Amino acid sequence: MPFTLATWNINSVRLREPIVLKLLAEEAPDVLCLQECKSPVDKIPTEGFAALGYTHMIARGQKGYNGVAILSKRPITDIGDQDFASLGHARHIAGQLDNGVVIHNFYVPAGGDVPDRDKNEKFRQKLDYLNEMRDWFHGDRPQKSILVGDLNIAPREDDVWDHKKLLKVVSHTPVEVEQLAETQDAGSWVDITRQDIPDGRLYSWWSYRARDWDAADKGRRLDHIWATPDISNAGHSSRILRDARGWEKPSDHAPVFATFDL
DNA sequence: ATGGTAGGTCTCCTA
Repeated sequence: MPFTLATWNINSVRLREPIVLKLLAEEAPDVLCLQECKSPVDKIPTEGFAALGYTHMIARGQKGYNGVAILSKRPITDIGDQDFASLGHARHIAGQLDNGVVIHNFYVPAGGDVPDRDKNEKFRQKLDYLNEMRDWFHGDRPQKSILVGDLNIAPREDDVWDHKKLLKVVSHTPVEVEQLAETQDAGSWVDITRQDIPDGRLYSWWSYRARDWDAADKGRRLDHIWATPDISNAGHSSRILRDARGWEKPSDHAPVFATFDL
């Protein structure tokens, strides 16, 4: 049975409960992976989600920062989390659907402003986090798995509004792009979004700081859906719901979708 | 070269 999955950095699930409900009501993905919930798990407002059929949730949370959750219409089993780079942050959760598919939901550290691991601890932590992701997937090769989330890296030239201008901007530096590629290779992950939409500019994030985000369109593709090769051919119908960036009290990220015939 | 906006929360940190 095909299922549709979406990933969305929500930037406070409590403040943006109304637009989460809007997305669930209008788009009805089977599974919605959220990042930056900025909430302890017991304070996530689950009642409205359940009323729309999302009766299953697995999550990790902390006060004020980070936080990841998976809402599902179908049963999903919590199969644990990883604390890469030993940050003590709620940045990962894994679940297994009733069809056996494993879903990894990640919120990779943003990395601060200065792209220098010696001068910026946050950048070092981001690279360490990706290193440990790579080593983990290399040691325990994933199968029948999907990896989604805000990876905070836009790897391709057409994943950013201006490749040359962003070469020294955290999220598009060569060292980050290389680290992301190593992580992807370690799990033999296939970029489903780019498998479906191989050509042209594609963004999932637009800064709050732009005067007119839509007209300026200075976006980056920071949010990703990957799958292992044994199920990558089942993936299709990828899209980014740009409209959501213009909703009332929006997140600075738009949701990314893919459907899997499994 | 700079500062622009947003959310959470203990007055500034993070994105």
